[in-house]
Amino acid sequence: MSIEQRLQEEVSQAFNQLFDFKLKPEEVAIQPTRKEFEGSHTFVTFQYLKITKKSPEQSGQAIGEYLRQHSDIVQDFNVVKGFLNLVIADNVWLSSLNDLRKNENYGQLPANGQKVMVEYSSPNTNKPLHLGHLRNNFIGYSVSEILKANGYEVMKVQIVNDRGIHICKSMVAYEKFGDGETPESSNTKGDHLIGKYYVKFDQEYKKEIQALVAAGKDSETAEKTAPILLEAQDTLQKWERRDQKTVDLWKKMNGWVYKGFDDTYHKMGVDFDKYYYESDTYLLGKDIVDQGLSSKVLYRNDDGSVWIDLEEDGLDKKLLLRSDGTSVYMTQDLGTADMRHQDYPFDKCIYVVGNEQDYHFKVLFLILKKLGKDFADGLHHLSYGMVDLPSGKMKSREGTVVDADELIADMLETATAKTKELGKIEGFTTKQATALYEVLGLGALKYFLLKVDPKKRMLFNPSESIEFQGNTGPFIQYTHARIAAILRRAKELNVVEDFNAESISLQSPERELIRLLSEYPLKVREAGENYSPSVIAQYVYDLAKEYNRFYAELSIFGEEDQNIVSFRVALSGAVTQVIKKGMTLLGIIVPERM
RNA sequence: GGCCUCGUAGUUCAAUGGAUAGAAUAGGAGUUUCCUAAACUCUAGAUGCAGGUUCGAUUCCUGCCGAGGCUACCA
Repeated sequence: MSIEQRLQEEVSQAFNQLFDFKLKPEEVAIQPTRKEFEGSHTFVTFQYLKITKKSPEQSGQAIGEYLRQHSDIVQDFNVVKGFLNLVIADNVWLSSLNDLRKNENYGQLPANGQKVMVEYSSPNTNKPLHLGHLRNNFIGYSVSEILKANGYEVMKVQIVNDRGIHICKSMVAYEKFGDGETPESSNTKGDHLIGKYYVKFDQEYKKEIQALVAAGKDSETAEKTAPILLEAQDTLQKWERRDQKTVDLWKKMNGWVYKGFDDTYHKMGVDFDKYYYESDTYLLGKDIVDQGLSSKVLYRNDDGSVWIDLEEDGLDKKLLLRSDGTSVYMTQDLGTADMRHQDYPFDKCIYVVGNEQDYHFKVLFLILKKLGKDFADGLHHLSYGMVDLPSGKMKSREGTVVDADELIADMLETATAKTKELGKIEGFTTKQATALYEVLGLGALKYFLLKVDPKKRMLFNPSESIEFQGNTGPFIQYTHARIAAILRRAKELNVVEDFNAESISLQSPERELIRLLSEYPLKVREAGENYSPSVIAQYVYDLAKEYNRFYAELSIFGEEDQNIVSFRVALSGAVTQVIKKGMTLLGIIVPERM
C-alpha cells in the first residue's frame, strides 16, 4: 500500500473516532505539500468543516493530533490556515524505497483483461510526412506504451489513405512530367518524389486556371474545368473501374511512398501491429446504412440520398450516401469501425487525429451509438492540437511545412555539433558516437513534442524551439548518464546497495527524491486516464531536476559512513530505473554515457 | 452567422476549485583543486477585460475583446 493510501485510511479512522463519521478512505483528499512548508502530504480541511463542526485550524489540529498519536507513519504535523501538513517518518520513506527497488515491475499495473486499439499516423500517400505527423506519431506511440503500463492489451494500427483524388493528382503530374523518374534514378526517397509531383500538379493547375481566366472565364468555372484537374478526376474513375494501367501505376507509386514512410517510421522509432488501407475499406459501410434505414435511424431523401438527422443532439443533418448511391467519408468510417471491432474485439478504440476533425468524430460516434453498436461507448477521439509555426499554420501548398525527414536530420546535426563542442565523446567508437547523436537528437525532438498537453495547440519555432538545456530531453538523458556513471563507479568500488535504514536520517533532497519516486505509479495512471504523455514528461523532468539538486548538494562517494554511501547509491539506482521507465513510455532512449 | 477550442512572465510551457500561480529560456549575479558545468545557486518578471457562484477561482457560469478550427453529395 502506498503512503498516500495509508494516510487516507488513517484520516478516515480519525473521522470515525473524532467526529463519529464514516468517511470513505478514497474520499480523503491528500495533496502534495508545497515546498515552503514542512511536511510532504497535506490534508485540506475546508471541504470537511460541515462534518467536523470546528474551524479549519481546530479541525486540522485535531486530526493532526490524532494521527501523531495513532498513526504508524506520521511523525509530526503542522497546521497553516486550514491546511494540515503531515511529516512522514524517515524509516517509512526508507522502507518504501526498498519496496520499490525490489519491484522489477514498478509502475506496471497488472493486466486488466481489456483490449485497446490505438489508431495513429494514418497519412495520405501523396506527400512526405511533416511536423504535424511527428506529433501524431509520437503521441500515438507513447499513449500505446502508457496504456500497456496501465494493464491494457494494445493493438497499434494505422489506416493508410492510399486512394482518392490526391494520389491521382500526383499520378497525373508524374505521367505528364515524370519522364520515367524513379527513386533510384533520382536518388530521392519515394515519398518525397511523389510529393514533388503533387506540388508540380498544383503549379500546373494554377497556371491553367490563370490561362482560362485570361481567356475570359470566371474563376470558379476555371477552377472546375482546368484540363489537368479533369484528368485527375478521370484517373480516379479509371482507378475505380480497376483500369489495369492506372492500377499498376498507382501500385508502383504507392510502393515508393511506403518504402519512404517505412524509412521515416524506423528513424522515428514507431511501429504498428496492423495496417489498414483505405483502398480496401472505402466501400465499407453501405450494409450498415441499409441496417440503419430498416431500423429507421436513417432516412432517404426524394433524390435517393441517405441522411441522419442529429439536430436533436445539437448537431446537423449528415449525409451518408449520395443520391447516386456512392458513399462518403463518414460512411466508410462507420464500416471501418465495425470491421475493426470484428477483427479485434476491443473495449476501447483511440483515434489519434487532429482537432480539426472534432466534429467528424462527434458525429461518427453518435451515429454508431444510434445504430445500436455496443462498442460505440468505447470509442475515443484523442484530439490533438496543431503545431503552428511563427508564421501561422503549416500549409503544404504554400511550402510552409516542416518536413519530418529534414527536421530529424537537422536534429542529428545539432546533436552532433553540440556533443563535439562539449568534448563528450572521448573513448567512443565512431559507431557509438553516431548512435549517441541519434539518441540525443531524437530525444530532444520527441520530448519537445510530448511535454505539451496533446489537446493544446503548440508553437514550433525552427530556429529556437529545440533546446538541449533546461526542460528538455537531453537534460533528462544527461541526468541518466550521470547516474549511470555513479553506478559504474559503485560497482568498481564494490559498494553494496543494501543499507541499514535504522541509522539513516534523511537530508531534504533525499526525502524529496523518494517522495517523487513513490508518485510514479500514480503518474502512470493519470497519464493513462487522460491519454496524456505530457504527464509523464513533466514528471520525469521533475525527478531529474531533483536528482541534480541532490547531486550538487550531497556527495556520494565522499561520504565516510559506508551505510550512507550504500543508501545513496541505492537511491541513485532507483532514480535511474524510474527515469528509464518513464522515458521508455515516451519512446525516448536514455544513454549510459554522454 | 452558427458550433467547437484557446487567451498565464519578453518567449515557450505547468498548475484533480486550494496556501505566496510553478518551470524553462532570454536578462542580471554567482558556483569547478570535489562522483560528468548538457549541471547547480541567487535575482527580476505573468492569469485579456468586466461581472457572478464559492470559505477560496488560472480553473466553474455570463457578457465583451482577441486568436484558431469546423460549418462540402471532398477525403
